This record gives sequence, structure tokens and C-alpha cells, in this order.
Amino acid sequence: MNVIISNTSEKPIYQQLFEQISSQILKGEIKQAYNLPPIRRAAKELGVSVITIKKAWEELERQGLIYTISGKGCFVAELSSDDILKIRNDLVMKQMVSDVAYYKSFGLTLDEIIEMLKKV
Amino acid sequence: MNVIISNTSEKPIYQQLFEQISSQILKGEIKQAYNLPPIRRAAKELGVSVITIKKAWEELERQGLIYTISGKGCFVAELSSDDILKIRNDLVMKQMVSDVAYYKSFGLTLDEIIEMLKKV
Amino acid sequence: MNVIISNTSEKPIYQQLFEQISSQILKGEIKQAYNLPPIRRAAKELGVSVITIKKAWEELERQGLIYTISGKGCFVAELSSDDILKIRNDLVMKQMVSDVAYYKSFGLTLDEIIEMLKKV
Amino acid sequence: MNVIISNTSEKPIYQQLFEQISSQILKGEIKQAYNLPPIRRAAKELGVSVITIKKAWEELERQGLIYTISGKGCFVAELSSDDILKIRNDLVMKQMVSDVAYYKSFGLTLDEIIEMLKKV
DNA sequence: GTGGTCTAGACCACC
DNA sequence: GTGGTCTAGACCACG
Repeated sequence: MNVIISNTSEKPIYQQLFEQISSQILKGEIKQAYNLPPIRRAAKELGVSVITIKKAWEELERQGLIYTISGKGCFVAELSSDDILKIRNDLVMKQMVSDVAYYKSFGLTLDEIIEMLKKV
Repeated sequence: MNVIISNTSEKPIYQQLFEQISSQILKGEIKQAYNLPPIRRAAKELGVSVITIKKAWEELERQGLIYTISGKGCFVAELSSDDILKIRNDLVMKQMVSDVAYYKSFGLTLDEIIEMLKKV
Repeated sequence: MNVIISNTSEKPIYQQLFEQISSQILKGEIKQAYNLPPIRRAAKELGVSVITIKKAWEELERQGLIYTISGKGCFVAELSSDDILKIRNDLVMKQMVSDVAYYKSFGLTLDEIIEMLKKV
Repeated sequence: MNVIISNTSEKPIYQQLFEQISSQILKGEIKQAYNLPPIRRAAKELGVSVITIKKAWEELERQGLIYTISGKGCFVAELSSDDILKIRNDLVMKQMVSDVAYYKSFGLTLDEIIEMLKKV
């Protein structure tokens, strides 16, 4: 559990959790079939409510990144390279669509957007 | 006032207003020194609350895109090309920084990000 | 809001809510664009927690049956006949698959299953 | 003991056990008066808790499918064809009633249900 | 007024 | 011990 929570961020906590854990799983930083800490312990460690953890975990499960065995715990799913690519693209592309729409609303062309991206 | 408001969008209305008006000003689609409609009329036209308009206008003023003359109304600022470029870059870059951070959190390189961007 | 909640049912309350409301929407018993009662009022009326209502509503939204405008309320989605058929089939078939597997585990053939179904 | 346990299934393990053993008995795959393995051995073989086995066995006994002789063990009941039919129908019909109620809640007729069943 | 989020504390089923 | 569900009550953003 290597997660940083910002209480001042505009993003809800469960969203921050989802983003960080999902990226860690997709990058292979969390081993497959690894047992995530019990939600109540995770909640205590991170200083948030159990329900907040639960909400993040549910989204992870919905994306196929973890699976839950009631009474046993939560485990990182075993993913093929294809699975990983697909899920990662889903998550990233969904965000990119709205990001690019925003950039283009200022009259920027794709090339201009790319030029600016390189300067970030 | 050429603005489209989406009630179903996840973005708050005042932000939709700010984004559309600011981009129009920066693209030169709204003439400099042009008098924006009084907030009450704008509210009526767009079918939104006066408070919402006020919030959007305030944000525009904060960015230096419009200025208010008490008792006269709100006017589009007179901006040099340099001013325009600067403000546009400010707005876009601010967003890009957090967007790119998100993409990179999945282990994507700049080149991969650009490749995906082209497919949006 | 025409819903019956069973506290003794094995099904969680939010699931009962989802099933009853979704079937009512799909049968056209709740008008399109109809404003569902505010979640806090619904919670009071039904004698359950706001969070329970929220969980059910979220699943309805995920299925495309309702949409939420923050600060405004929750509305029944406008669905074409095709949409309705698709969503209904999704929901029913998902259940049928596991039901039929159960029946067949007793050695019943499809014909026998159908014969018994007629006697229910 | 020819049983497959799925840890990821939503069904509790004791119920998976009950369903599989009961169907095997009803299909005649387990001989009448056959001595079921002692719960401790069964637990070891299947890698589950003794409590879980006990719960499943109890349910089997409640259905009249097995009987226990203190100090001797558990035996498969001697069932006439009629007994078998009756118990099987009890188990299946009990499930079907709630299944059909669910299907019908979406406005499906019996014929439509049967049509969909054939496509499963 | 609306929904969005969060908390603390509780009971249950399963293992 | 684990997760699954539920409650009551709270604060915030938006309009």
C-alpha cells in the first residue's frame, strides 16, 4: 500500500485511490494474486473511512484489476499483457478525449497541442 | 453571447461558461472593448441563475480577459497578441500539467502519449 | 416511487431497489425525463439510508437508465425501443445463465426445464 | 468426493458443496448407503474448513439426502425413484419460482421467457 | 434546494 | 479473522 492522499485535491479520495492503485497494478508494481490489505486495515493506515476504501476497490473490481473473495480478502487479478494494454488504454483514452476537446476549444491544432505537450 | 450549456455535463455550468467565453475572446471572436450583456440579461438568455453568471464573469476578470466599470458593465479587455498568447498558454498549460501527470502515472512515455493523442 | 422493501430478503436493499426501479423504467411505468424524488426524500419515504438509495441509483445510472445532474436531481433517461430491449436482455440474460446452469446441474434437459417452468 | 470448489464464485462454498453433492446423489452418481468421508477428511481433501463441510452436510441431511449414525458417519439415504423426483423438484421449483418472478418483473411473458431460455 | 462525499460505528455471513 | 451491508449525521459545491 503505497498511496498518497491529498485532502485538498479537487478529486475525491476514492478516485485518488483508484488512480494510484490501478496504475500500480497496470505497471506491474503490485504482484498478481497479491493479497491487498484488509479494507479495514487499509482504512486505518490511510486514515480514511472503510466505505471510501470500498468505493475505490469496487471500481478496481469493475475494471477487472482485482477480485474479491468474501471472507478471504481482495486479490490482484492475473492479467495478460493484452489485458493490461486494453485496460490502460480504456482508462487513458477516456480521459484524453475530454482533455483534447478542451485544448481544441482554444483553437489549438493537434500539432500545436503536441508542441505544447513536449514543453510540459 | 454564443454559448452552449450542457446540463448533463459533469462540468459545472459556470465553468462551461468561463471556458467558452474565454476561448472566444482569445480567438478574437469577441471584439475588444465589447460590452458583455448585463448579468441579469445574460442569465435570462441562457436560462441560468444570476449567481452562475457572476461566478463565470469573476473568473474571466481574474484572468484579465474582461474588466468591470461600476455602473457601466463588463468589457472585453484590450489584449495584445502577446497577452493573448500568454493567457492562453497559462490556461492550457495549467491543465496539461495535471493531464500529463495522469498519463505518465500509467508508465506512458511522452512519445506513447503523443501517439495515443493522435488517435483520439 | 412505488417500491416494496423486504428487510428479511436475502437480497441487499440496494439490489431490491435497483431491480424494481429498473423494471419499472423498462416497462415504461416511469415516464422519460421524469424527475425522481430527491435521494434524501426517497430515503426518508422508504425508511432507508441515503447511501443505500445512492448505491441503487448509481447502478441505474451505470446501466443508462437514469442520469444525474448534480444540484438538480435524477432523471429517467430517454430510451429508444432498441435501448430498452438491449438493457432488458442484458439484465435478464445475465441472470438466466446462472439459473440454467443450476437447473442443468440436476441433470435436467432444456425440455424438462421448460416443462417445469410452465408449471411454476 | 468429486467436487469442484470455486473460491471466486459469488456462492458461498458450503452451498457449492451442497449443490454438487445433492445433484450427484439425485442423479444416482453416488451409491445409496455409501459412506461419505468423515468431515475432517473431507475438509482436508477439499482444502476447506470443517465448519464449511458441516454446514453443507447439515443441509443435505435436512433435505433427507443423507443420514447420520453417531460414531459411524454419514450415509447416502436410500431413495425410491419417487423420493428422488420429489426432492429434485422441491429444490428446482423453489429456485424457479423466484427466478420466474424476476423475469416477469420485466414484463416478460412465459413464452418470451422460454424463447430467451433457449438462447442461453 | 439539490447531489457528492466522507465519517464512525454497527450487525451480519462466511471461513 | 475477512468482506457485505446499513445507519445517522455531517460538510461541501452548485444553482
